Amino acid sequence: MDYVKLPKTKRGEQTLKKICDAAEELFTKNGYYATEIHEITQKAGVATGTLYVYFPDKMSVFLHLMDDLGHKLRKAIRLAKLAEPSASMIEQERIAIRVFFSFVREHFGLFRIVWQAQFVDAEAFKNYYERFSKGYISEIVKAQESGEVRGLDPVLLSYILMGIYSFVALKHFVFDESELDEDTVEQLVEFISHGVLKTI
Amino acid sequence: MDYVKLPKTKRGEQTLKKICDAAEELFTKNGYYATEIHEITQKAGVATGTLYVYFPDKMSVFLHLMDDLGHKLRKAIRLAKLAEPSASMIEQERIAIRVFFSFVREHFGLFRIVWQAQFVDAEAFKNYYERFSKGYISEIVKAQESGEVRGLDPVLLSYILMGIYSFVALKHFVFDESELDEDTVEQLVEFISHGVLKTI
DNA sequence: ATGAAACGTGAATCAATGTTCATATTATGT
DNA sequence: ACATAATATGAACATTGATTCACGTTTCAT
Repeated sequence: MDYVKLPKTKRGEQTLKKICDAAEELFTKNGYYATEIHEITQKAGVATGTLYVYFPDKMSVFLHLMDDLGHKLRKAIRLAKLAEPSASMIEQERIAIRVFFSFVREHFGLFRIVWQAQFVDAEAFKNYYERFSKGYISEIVKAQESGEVRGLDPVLLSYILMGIYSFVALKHFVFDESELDEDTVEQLVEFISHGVLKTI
Repeated sequence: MDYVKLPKTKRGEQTLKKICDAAEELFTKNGYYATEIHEITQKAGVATGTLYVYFPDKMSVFLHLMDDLGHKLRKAIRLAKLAEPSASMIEQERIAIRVFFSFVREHFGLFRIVWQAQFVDAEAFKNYYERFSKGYISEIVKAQESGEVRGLDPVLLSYILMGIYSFVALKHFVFDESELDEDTVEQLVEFISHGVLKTI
């Protein structure tokens, strides 16, 4: 679980950060396999061997970034939801959508990194989504107990929601490089709330 | 657009098929980069150089498979829908869901192949989904004109639906290696129709 | 039947790249 | 200030794996 050897000095911290920033940028742009260690260290402004002071190998750099990004995203969503603890499930979901998309706008390489992971480390890939799913499920169950949400299978619903957000983000941030406006968030919330059919 | 040099004899056709089958299996299991030309030809029972009779390089094998699979999937869905031309949009969607999941069960490497493509050929990756999206949009617009479906943005809705199906398939066929039963299809249709909220 | 085109071969080539390591420099606690 | 640990270096190494190619074999139209 510890892909990285943490530095013990200020200088080391800065160096590690430079390496991680460079790696994120390059993995994001070119993917895991097309990114060379030499490129990462060059962009970071350090020598090739320096990377191996902190990471045992290339794959660990990748897995560390994935871990880190998933962690930060979950934390951001958790904090935003805590700020509005009494909101209904659908209101909490609106909050999560906003945080998710604003996070992804800044780190849109997250997707690309995560989806490439299925070939770098299939277990890590699965864990990434299962961890998100677990968090969702407990909220869904709560909302079902309170009578807000209908009795759909929570596991299924968690993957439905992750799928929606992932693909909408793919369209906006990867394919179109466009912004995701408030109207889109509104439509997402409406779809999740009431589906596609016109209410009679 | 032509990644493959088509054979002109019966023997050639068989050889190409053997190569494609082997490649699909290996790309599916191990991904693009971890699959060696040598492995593909060995599994196909031909010499290394034979692959280069049909493909200019490794990437072309990959892109050809992706093209082919996407083509077959769209065709399968199209045919299934045509068999029930008068059905409502939501009934047509139920049909598409069934066909999609049964296709994916057989070729579940499709996902993995397609998602890896974003690093092999970003344009091909985008085209893959945009082509599906286009098909959806015309149906959505029709269903909106007939008053069946509410006025959500068709582009957004097409990506929402693709996201749902992709992630549910990911969960079932890649993570759990479980079947996808009729009840799940029913819940998907219900969610797409009416969303998560309890109707009052 | 026959020759030209199509197909098949697999060892050799050659470029690419992750990783190591002996050595140098810098930081930190006492 | 000194010793020790931590950090940094980058040329050299070792491996890997896609691609080539000169030479056989098979197919098929005439």
